[in-house]
Amino acid sequence: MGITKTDAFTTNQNELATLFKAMAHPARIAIIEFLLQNEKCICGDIVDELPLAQATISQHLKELKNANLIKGTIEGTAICYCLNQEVFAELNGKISLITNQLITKNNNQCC
Amino acid sequence: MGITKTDAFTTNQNELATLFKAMAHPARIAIIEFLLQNEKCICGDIVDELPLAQATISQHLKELKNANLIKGTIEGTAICYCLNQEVFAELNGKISLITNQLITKNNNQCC
DNA sequence: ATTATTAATCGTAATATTGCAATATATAAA
DNA sequence: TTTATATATTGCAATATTACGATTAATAAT
Repeated sequence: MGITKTDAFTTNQNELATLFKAMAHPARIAIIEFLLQNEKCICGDIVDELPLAQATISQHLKELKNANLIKGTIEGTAICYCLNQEVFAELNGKISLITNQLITKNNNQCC
Repeated sequence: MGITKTDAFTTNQNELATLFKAMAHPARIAIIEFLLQNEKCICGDIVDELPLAQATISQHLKELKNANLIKGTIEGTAICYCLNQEVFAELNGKISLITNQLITKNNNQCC
């Protein structure tokens, strides 16, 4: 029905899926990479950098902010965005856990 | 338009986004965790394990297979699924790269 | 006070996703 | 051969996502 049966899954499963969903768009990956490359966190420059309308970028930023992957502070008329280290570290930890488990007991490799 | 401007982004950005999208659903996380926990790769047991219809599980498995996150081999009438170590390792590497870059030069932490 | 500038929000169209019942396919067992 | 078992596919309905133009809100500059 286009609606996810959220309550059928664990909190951890839902949270992880939400994080992945937030990163599941090339524009949002591009925004993350842009914020990663720029020492000072630039704001509206993302709009100049990507071939998408301002409204679209704003929407993508909102999704990243909702997922806590980025933070934003107001600087006059502009808004300064940057990546949220903690959440990235957390995500990295969860994927590492899965990957390491997979490599450790590689009896799973039966196909 | 609900359609992603794929050609506006790099191959790497699109590939990474595709991987994330494949994992951006709690049911698919649950399937991954289930395959991780079971030494021998079980097939239709996923249907018994999750509160979703067989058709829905089959669809989720298809998406995971398309993203190369799982492999499947036919065993009589059953199909044996298991996680694809290499792709998980690759994904893990990419996220680690981002996270490490972020931690190394934590001047990004301006918000 | 008026006029830029910057970013968020609203409204809307096009398309994608989720979920399931029903059906199809393909092998195993009888 | 018929029947059971396991999984995939089809066809839909409900909802979500993507994208953008137009507008709004809020601060800065004049």
